[in-house]
Amino acid sequence: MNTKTNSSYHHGNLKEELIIESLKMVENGGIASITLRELTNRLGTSRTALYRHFTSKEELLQEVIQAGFEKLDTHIFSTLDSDLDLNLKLHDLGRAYIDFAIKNPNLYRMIFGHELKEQREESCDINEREDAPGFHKLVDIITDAQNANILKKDDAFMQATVMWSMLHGLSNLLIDGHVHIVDNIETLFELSFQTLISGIAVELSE
Amino acid sequence: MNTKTNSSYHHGNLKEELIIESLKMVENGGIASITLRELTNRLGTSRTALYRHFTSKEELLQEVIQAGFEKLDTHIFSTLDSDLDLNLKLHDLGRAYIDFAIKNPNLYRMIFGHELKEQREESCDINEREDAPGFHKLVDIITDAQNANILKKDDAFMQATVMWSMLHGLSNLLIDGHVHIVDNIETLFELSFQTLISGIAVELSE
DNA sequence: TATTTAAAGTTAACAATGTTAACATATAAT
DNA sequence: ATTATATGTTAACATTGTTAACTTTAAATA
Repeated sequence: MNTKTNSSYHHGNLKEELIIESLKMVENGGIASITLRELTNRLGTSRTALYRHFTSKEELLQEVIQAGFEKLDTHIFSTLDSDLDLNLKLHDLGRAYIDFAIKNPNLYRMIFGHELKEQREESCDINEREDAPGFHKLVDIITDAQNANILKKDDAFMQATVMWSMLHGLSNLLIDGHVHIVDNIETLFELSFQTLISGIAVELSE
Repeated sequence: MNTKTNSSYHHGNLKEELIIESLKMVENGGIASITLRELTNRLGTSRTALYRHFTSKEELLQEVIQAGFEKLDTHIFSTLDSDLDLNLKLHDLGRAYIDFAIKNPNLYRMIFGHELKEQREESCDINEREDAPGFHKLVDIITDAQNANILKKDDAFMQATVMWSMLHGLSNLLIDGHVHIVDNIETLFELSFQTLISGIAVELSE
């Protein structure tokens, strides 16, 4: 039933499994559904065994968030065809981002949520903050596109932020039910993306 | 100290003051800082008096969210100069939106957050969901701009969603510390807005 | 006006949650 | 083989939202 090894006392791999099981719980029921009792019951340990691996629930959840970011990163970039036209590459990247949010709304909310940020706020250097791991990859792609004369030679960092901003906003509106989730998510995304590109692409009239 | 009337037993205005005090508490310390004990202590009543006016904490917070939406609506539209050029009007509207989020991050997070949505999800008709109260006003302005030949005659609803999406995304990235809050918020907003306009404005070359 | 009824508030107790202290057991080191 | 360290358990706490039973004021009615 649980993943506990047969040597009954020591679990062997508790820390990692706590994170994995937490991930499952977030995905199913959202961050609020993670209670230490339910979590440790699932792994067949006592509630307080957790405190040998994390100083608090908070610290566990930070690592879950970390794992969630990695899932997002993998989802976006692993299937990205590197031979693609840079324009299409940006398009597919954006589409993959939205897809991830729609397929994993609870996880998406958790990794970008603010519930656990109060503590981090102070302990984190304000100057290394773009914490979506793929952000710098996005900046790179945009820089490439600038060099290929597809995008305007503006601040690539800013352009990436504008794109991320659009993706993040659309994701949130969709998964939080603020816009109709009719079957025109496609259309909505395409309009958003074309709007973005119109704004940062080189002007055709030249 | 508290706003209780002199007739010691009945408060007189408890329901409304619970909402007002809750608003203050969110703004200061975020939604998690609202505990029924702290809240009712501040008003000088017993904890359970609250249950004569709300069936649960959840229901109270729903009304706080409602009040928060109204504050946002007021902030955005009350100062909007109706004589402005429609392009500038959209610009100022967007700027006011971002300003609200930056000045009231905790409130903004609460009204657009998902923590209290699980229950609402079912009890709410999926077809009347654009719950930012100003959304329809935005659609109207955009429709006007289409008729004035400033914006492309596309689906105004979609264009409004794209704009909102950009504003919502940028707001969230800023208040959750995902992008540097250096002093170039101005620049970032201007680039975002120009990008948006480039995408939905009528093409100049024609 | 006197009495009844309903609204609004209080007190005491509960269950659920994260956390800590004191103790127990298995593995690693000497 | 013994000691030390890492890991796990049990029992108890404080904090939270909530409910039940009771009290007090205001409103309605006779």
